[in-house]
Amino acid sequence: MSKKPRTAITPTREENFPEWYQQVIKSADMAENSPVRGCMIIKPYGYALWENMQRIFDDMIKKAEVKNTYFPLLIPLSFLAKEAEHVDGFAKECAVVTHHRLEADEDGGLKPAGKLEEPYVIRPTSETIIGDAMARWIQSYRDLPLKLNQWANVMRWEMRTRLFLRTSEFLWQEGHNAFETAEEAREDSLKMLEAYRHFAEDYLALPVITGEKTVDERFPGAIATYTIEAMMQDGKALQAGTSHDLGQNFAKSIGIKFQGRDGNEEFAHTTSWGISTRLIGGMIMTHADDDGMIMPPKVAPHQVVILPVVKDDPDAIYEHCEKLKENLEVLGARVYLDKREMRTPDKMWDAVKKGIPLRVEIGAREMEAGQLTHVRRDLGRESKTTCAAEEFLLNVQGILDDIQSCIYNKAKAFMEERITDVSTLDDVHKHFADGKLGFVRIDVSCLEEDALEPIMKEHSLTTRCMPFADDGKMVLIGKAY
RNA sequence: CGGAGCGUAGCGCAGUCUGGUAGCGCACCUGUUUUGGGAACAGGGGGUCGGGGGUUCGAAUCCCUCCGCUCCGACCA
Repeated sequence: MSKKPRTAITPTREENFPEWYQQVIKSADMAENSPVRGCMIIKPYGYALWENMQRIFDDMIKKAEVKNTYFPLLIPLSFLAKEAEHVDGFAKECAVVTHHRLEADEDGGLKPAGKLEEPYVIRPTSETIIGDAMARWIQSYRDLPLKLNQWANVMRWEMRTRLFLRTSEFLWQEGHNAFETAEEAREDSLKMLEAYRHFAEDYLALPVITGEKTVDERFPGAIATYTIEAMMQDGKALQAGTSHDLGQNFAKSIGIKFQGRDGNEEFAHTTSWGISTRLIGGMIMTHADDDGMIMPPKVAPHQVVILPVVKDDPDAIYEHCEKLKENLEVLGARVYLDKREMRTPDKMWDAVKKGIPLRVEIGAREMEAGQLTHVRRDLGRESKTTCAAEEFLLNVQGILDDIQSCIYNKAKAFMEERITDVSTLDDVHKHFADGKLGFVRIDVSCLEEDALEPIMKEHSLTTRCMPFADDGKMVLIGKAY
């Protein structure tokens, strides 16, 4: 009887983390691979999650007086070429549109025709085309600040892709702000990073470390890149959001000029900032367990699933559950009443794998007694509670809040336990050579040492960030996605 | 883009070495009995074996060539 308990996901995290990750997505029915290489199909349940994330973050940036816009998918090649570092950074991963027509070929197929005079690239990011518009829209300091955002898809031709974490096409928001002074731009990039921290920690329950990227990890063309770094359950880092202080680099190369208060012509100071569908991958690798996804209540597509335990007379139970659903919705909860013609255990496991935070079960006995049974996804069977329906309605919001903070605290403890302070490069080497997980924290001066590079290479490490908490005196090093 | 593995029913796989009628488990459909925790029995549907080309009387199987996926590296949100 040494048989281990059956898990809903095989393999388990311990057995094979990357494969487990794929299976969680498949089992939760969030996304799948598409016929197009490296591009995913986000399925309804996964997209509902993204929509919740979008809505919340969109509200946040509107409060910061950012206006939404939409810019073209295609960017003239010459635009991208304007900022030298930017080209270097993105050239290798650009998809290029060279033709605008198809015509029949000799074999009865189709071939591209109508060669374009100037090719377009499919946007890998939009600094250049938005900058071009800003250059026309901004004349005087009175036009500043100008804060624009777009929710869009971008394409980066990736060598190796993984659903949500790294796909050739992905969805994101990209914010692009322009300011009169360097100080305002710097403050803005920090402010948007703080918005990301707030969003990640307080809505997605993802504990993050805020900090500045080292020079070699900077966005191409930026003078500073700030990041929120999260730690996955395998101890690897995930860059979960970034904001960039672009200084005057883009303004100078694109020509974003304005007449200043003293009448002289000046270049604007710009920032850009983005978060993407990658955050979904981050939530999976942070919260999910060997039974599948665990959704943070604040963004969960369904916060509560109601499972009617049907015997002889389904109609009576269904009607009873419909009423409960309405009562919960009045309280603001997102509720799914599962009336599918399936066996109850199958529905239960489906809810488990989808990570619905709270499961409610109602059978004939409970209906008679005005009771219900509820189970928390994060705590499992142990948390099974039977109580009066009225009592549940009073408590439901509190339970959801508790799930939200429990999964956050669990992830935070996990991360903190796996950040190790070390004092020498030799310690760094030993840490990872011993197969230990997580990040090491070491004095930034180590970045100057020649001995660093071989160690980083040997263990495939990268610098994650110089945490604000350490005033930029320390640097975190770890493996990363 | 280098190295390794893989592609056969919706999913997971066997069959490939040694060419000879397309298989298994789960899922699905029908029926019966079940139902507070991944049901049982019976019957049934579903595949140009990733695409193209070649060798052969005959190819999932051998050869060539594309395409895709996974893992490890390099690159990156």
